[in-house]
Amino acid sequence: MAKTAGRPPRSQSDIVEFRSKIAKHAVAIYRAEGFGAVSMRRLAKEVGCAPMTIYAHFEGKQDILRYLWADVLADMSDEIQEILKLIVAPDERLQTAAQTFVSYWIDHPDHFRLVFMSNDVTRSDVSTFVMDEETLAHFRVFSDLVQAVLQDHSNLKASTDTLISGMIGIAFCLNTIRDYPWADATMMTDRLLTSIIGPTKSIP
Amino acid sequence: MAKTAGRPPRSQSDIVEFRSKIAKHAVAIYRAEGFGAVSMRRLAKEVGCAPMTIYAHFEGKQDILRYLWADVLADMSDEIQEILKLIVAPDERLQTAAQTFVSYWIDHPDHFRLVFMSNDVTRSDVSTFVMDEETLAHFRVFSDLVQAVLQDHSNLKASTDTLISGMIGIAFCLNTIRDYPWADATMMTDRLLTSIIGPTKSIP
DNA sequence: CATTATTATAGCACGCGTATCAATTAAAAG
DNA sequence: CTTTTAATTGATACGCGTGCTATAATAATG
Repeated sequence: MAKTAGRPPRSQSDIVEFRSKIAKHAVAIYRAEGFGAVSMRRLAKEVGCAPMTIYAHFEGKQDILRYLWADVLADMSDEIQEILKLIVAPDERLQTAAQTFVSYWIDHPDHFRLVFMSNDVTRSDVSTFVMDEETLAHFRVFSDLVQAVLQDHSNLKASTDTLISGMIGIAFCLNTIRDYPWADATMMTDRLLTSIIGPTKSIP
Repeated sequence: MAKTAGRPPRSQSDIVEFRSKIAKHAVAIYRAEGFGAVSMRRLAKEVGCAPMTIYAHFEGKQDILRYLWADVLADMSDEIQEILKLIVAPDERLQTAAQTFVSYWIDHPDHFRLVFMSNDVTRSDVSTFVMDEETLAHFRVFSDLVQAVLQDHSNLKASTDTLISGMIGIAFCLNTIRDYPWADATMMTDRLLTSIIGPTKSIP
């Protein structure tokens, strides 16, 4: 079983290196000039390769944007963790985390758009998201927080998922449907929590 | 105060006529070939005018898509009204309407994308939606249904808005974040309703 | 008729995501 | 060295949303 002649395929490390180089520049552009500035042609110029070379390493733009999501999601997660340090009561922890989550996306509409709405219109697939382990972890936080509050663990998953999709829904609506006079986000989040942990008194 | 010379501005009826002509063709293209096929150039060809002429009558593509929303929203509303005919109990009416609403968007991902996710990426504004009276009415249905169930009307708005954004959130998440193993949509909707009308037994 | 105000058009431009394809370069084996 | 294979490049292309400009068509007034 001798090796075949000719140039060998890209080594695994080369692939990783190139991908992370692209990712690094993508994040830099996004941070400096926002979502609209991140384009394949621009990225290629920045990195110093032909636009089509990128397609040898990524499936498409969507595939690159995932690296930006990671960046944003980590930022959001940090914000939540930071606040949770100060709180011990399980129900207060859940409430605070939820409020912080919702606030984050309302305070950073560009981040929200990037993570949740950067679907490519030309593709027929609506699906935006591909969950890797790291991304999943950011959402599992809520599973843990809900678990700490719920006495009945039988429908932990349903509760958690309702909470997550509900929070995203609130952020989504306030971001995209601006004409509608939505109720206060904090109130809505509070009300949403009711379906999980029962009536609460809001945190001052 | 004599009229000035020269060709008079478009009459109001001319404007309306042209707009609805564009809208008609847009709906036709969308119905026949889906979201991706609706483009300004295509639309112009279909209607028989220069692409840029459309911009004299519409602010941009977004402005045209509103007519498609109206079409889809009416369809969804009809589906809800149809089912509600058979139900009298207020709480059951609310539950059924909510489940139908969520199901509609999950069963029609293309419609969901059109209505809720057709933002133009090049524009920096995330906002997609402009609510006209007609569109608002489709959402007010839920306000009425909630009102019929709630004894305490003091936080009717918060409850309704939480429900609406929650339902949209469920539809949104199931449509766009496909990798995540979401709980059953019916269960989540049920749980969401809990925050509004308290614990319910699900409808068989 | 001519004048004039308005709309409509064609043509070009920019940048976008993405695809194709021939030509070139790089790295290994013989 | 040459040969072989893979990676990269450049050019070109399509269609997209949208803007600009110069020109033509239109419909009223005087």
